[in-house]
Amino acid sequence: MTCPFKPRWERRKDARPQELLDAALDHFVARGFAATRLDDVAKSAGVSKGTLYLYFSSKEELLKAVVRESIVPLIGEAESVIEQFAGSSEELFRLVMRTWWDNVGASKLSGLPKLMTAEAGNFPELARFYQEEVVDRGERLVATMLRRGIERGEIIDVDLEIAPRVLVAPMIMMMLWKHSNGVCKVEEDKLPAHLDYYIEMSLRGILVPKPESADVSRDENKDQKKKAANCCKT
Amino acid sequence: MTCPFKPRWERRKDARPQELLDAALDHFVARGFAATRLDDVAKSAGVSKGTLYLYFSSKEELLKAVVRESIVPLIGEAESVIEQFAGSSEELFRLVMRTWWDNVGASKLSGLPKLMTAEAGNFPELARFYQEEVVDRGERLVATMLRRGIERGEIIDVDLEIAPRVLVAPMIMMMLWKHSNGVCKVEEDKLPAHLDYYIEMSLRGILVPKPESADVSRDENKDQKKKAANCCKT
Amino acid sequence: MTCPFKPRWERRKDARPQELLDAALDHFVARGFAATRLDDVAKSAGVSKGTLYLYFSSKEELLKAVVRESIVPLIGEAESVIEQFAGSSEELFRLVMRTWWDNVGASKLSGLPKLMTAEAGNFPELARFYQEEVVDRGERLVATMLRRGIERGEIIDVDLEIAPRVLVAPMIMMMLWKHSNGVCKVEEDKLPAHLDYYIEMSLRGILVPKPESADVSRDENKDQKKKAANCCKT
Amino acid sequence: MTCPFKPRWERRKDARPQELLDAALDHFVARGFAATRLDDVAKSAGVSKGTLYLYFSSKEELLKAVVRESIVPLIGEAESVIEQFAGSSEELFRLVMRTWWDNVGASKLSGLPKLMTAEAGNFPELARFYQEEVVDRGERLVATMLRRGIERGEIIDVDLEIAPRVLVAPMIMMMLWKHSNGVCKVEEDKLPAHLDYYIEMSLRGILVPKPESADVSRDENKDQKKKAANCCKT
DNA sequence: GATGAATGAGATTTCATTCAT
DNA sequence: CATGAATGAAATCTCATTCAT
Repeated sequence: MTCPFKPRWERRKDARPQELLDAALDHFVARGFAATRLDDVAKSAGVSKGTLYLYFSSKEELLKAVVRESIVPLIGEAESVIEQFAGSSEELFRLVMRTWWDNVGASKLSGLPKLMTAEAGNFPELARFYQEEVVDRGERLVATMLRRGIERGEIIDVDLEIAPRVLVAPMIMMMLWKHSNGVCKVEEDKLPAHLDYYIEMSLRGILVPKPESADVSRDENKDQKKKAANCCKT
Repeated sequence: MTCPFKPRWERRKDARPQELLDAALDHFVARGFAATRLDDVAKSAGVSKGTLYLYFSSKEELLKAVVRESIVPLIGEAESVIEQFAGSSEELFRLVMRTWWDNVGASKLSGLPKLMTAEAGNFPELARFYQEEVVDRGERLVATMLRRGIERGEIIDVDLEIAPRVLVAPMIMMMLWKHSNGVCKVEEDKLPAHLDYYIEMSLRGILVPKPESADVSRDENKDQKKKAANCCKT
Repeated sequence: MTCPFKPRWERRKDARPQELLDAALDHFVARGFAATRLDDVAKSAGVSKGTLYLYFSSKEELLKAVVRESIVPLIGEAESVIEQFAGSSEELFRLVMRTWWDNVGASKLSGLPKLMTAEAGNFPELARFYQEEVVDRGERLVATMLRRGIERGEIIDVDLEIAPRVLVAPMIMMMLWKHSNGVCKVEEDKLPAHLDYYIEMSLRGILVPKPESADVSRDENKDQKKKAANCCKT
Repeated sequence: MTCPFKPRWERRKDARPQELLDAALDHFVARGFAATRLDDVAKSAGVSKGTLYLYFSSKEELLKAVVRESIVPLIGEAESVIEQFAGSSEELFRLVMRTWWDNVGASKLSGLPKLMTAEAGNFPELARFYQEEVVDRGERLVATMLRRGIERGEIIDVDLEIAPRVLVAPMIMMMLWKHSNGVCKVEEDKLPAHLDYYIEMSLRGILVPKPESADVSRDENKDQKKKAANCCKT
């Protein structure tokens, strides 16, 4: 009770207020890590700057928490969609991409790619974490979908390392556009049209052409497989 | 006749600005605007901190100069390629995309998209400039190419506002990958393969399917295969 | 009951600004604006450099606040003295000038004229503010006093624009002397004698000569001389 | 002739260009010592910054030279005027004050008091020099004039230490006004009227009242009043 | 002699972090 | 638990001074 024996409160609350993370994500995405002031984050969350330190031991830890907590719900849903799906690859591709957009692209989580793009160089450890937990899992997910389509004869024989990245690129770009004020400013309400166009164009790029003559189709298919394989050996 | 002792400064005043811009671009791309220390930029350019201020009146002006000076050589070449070209849309698409990659994607200018993505929010005026002088011109360029193909009956009837963005997205992403250490770390030497794949997939997404017999189809197919293989050796 | 260990900061937020302004006035007067280091101001006030910025957003704002806050008590008292006074102009002049000296000249506010003289050129806006709120009001105050005396037939018909300035000049100079170390170094303890002499000489310069006989006039003259001599012994 | 034995030019030119001192005085007076940039001084003088250092080894030395070179012609003339004068004290006082104003107050040398007032605290050595060579000599000069008048029975028996300071104060203030933009902004063309008023008022403050009859005295008084009034219309 | 590009110490200003309350 | 005043390290920016030409 006397002064020198004052109890300190060192514990960190386990239930980190989602409000703090939300506010931090907003500011980090809008201004970048270095240009974000904790004062502003605190104000956005309606708390004092000191309170931030009750939950996060430093600005960097706050960033890590933002990224870690954000991705937990990111990937899981899409993975389970693929496992359970029974229809055609075309339908599956549409479903996965639209679900992803609805869950991620249309939410504030769409700011994550911009954040990681900008800060990867400054936080290698965090970048590695993000790559393993988000990027790699995302690519594997698309690869799984493609492999399933190839095995079912619905998708041409693409390189399963490269194709997912290229296929996913426009989706990522759409998220970047949302958060790059003024750089390729795409109106919010036009993004669904972009999504549609992107999906259809991508499907034309990977689907086995509809069965005019089955034989020809399959031959052509095999050739293409070889071609892609050659390219990838480079 | 000349003094044998090396003078402390041996570079000319007219060489300085570009050296400073080069160093600044490197640091801005690697760390972002706010996290870049002018001390480091100066050191990279082999001058003192104060010297930077002989050429650029503030850190922000340095950033603006970096962006402005970088884009001058960016767009012009591609525009003239399209104007002068006489061949098929397929060949033109390949030529434009490869030229772009060789001139921009493979150079340090490939860092610009990352820089602008990260800093657009903090420098709206600069962002607008970049959009008008780079993004809009780039999109117009691709739209011109598509319109030409549509008129020649070689390219399907795509939306000339949306398609360019989606088509260009993977190219932009490839540049971002180059500079996002650890986020979707694509090995430098695999990028050409990605470029090949991206080009072929995109072509399948926009070209009018060849209405010919299977034989012809196979011939054309073989050609393409060879060409792609060659490209990968680049 | 209270903690026996002294807390690192024991002053309240509401006491701080005035302490900072006091310290700042001292340094600004002693060294001028540009030569004053905020480090030193902070140290004089017993706080860290950063604390200054909690209360004043820049060095210039600090200067403005110093001037603005200093003059509030400057003029008011003298104005009310004049309004309420019922005696002769001679007595009023003595009263006003002595009150002014006691309240301003003898306090640290006496540094203001030096500060404004030195910095007016660099801060035109502040200079205008000072002129309107201090100089003009001061001159009007003296003009009011003179007009009253003229109307009562006690003061000769002086120009009410020029006379106040000339009359007040020695008072201002006395304040400048106090703060101009080494330039016309007048010992602090001699200033009252200067004040006496200044008042009597000024009165001789503006009062209507007593309409008595020449002899009496000379007697009165002698008395005044003695008085001045007495004052100087103060 | 070889590199290590390069002759250096260490000498300082004795004939220090008056242009440099003029430019420096202007800037020092306008902005103060610390806020004056040597770049600007050099530019005003039409030379490069480096050239300044051929003549003055540092900014402080430049200031000292400005002050030292400025005062040489300041005092001498007035001293010789007093020695040679044969007329009344009243005429002498008028002559000295007007000569001083014409030679100093109306020239750019009028900036010196402001400069020294502002910088005395930062350059004690220079301040002492200025006091001894300018202030003290000036006060002695006025004291000599007063003593002469007292001995001739024309001036009342004033304190010869205090009176000169008070008498000279308005003259100094007029110089300060000229260079304190916005603080007691007196229009340049009104200064002669101030000078007239100051001289007449001061004379009334120190002259032995004319030993004539009361009537005559009042007449003379009226004349003086008119004169002052006339002067003010100038 | 004169130049002006270059320097680097030192100033202002910002802001993550601490800690008494 | 929460606060916010205080801190001080580190950044940007300035400018007196130097020196090869």
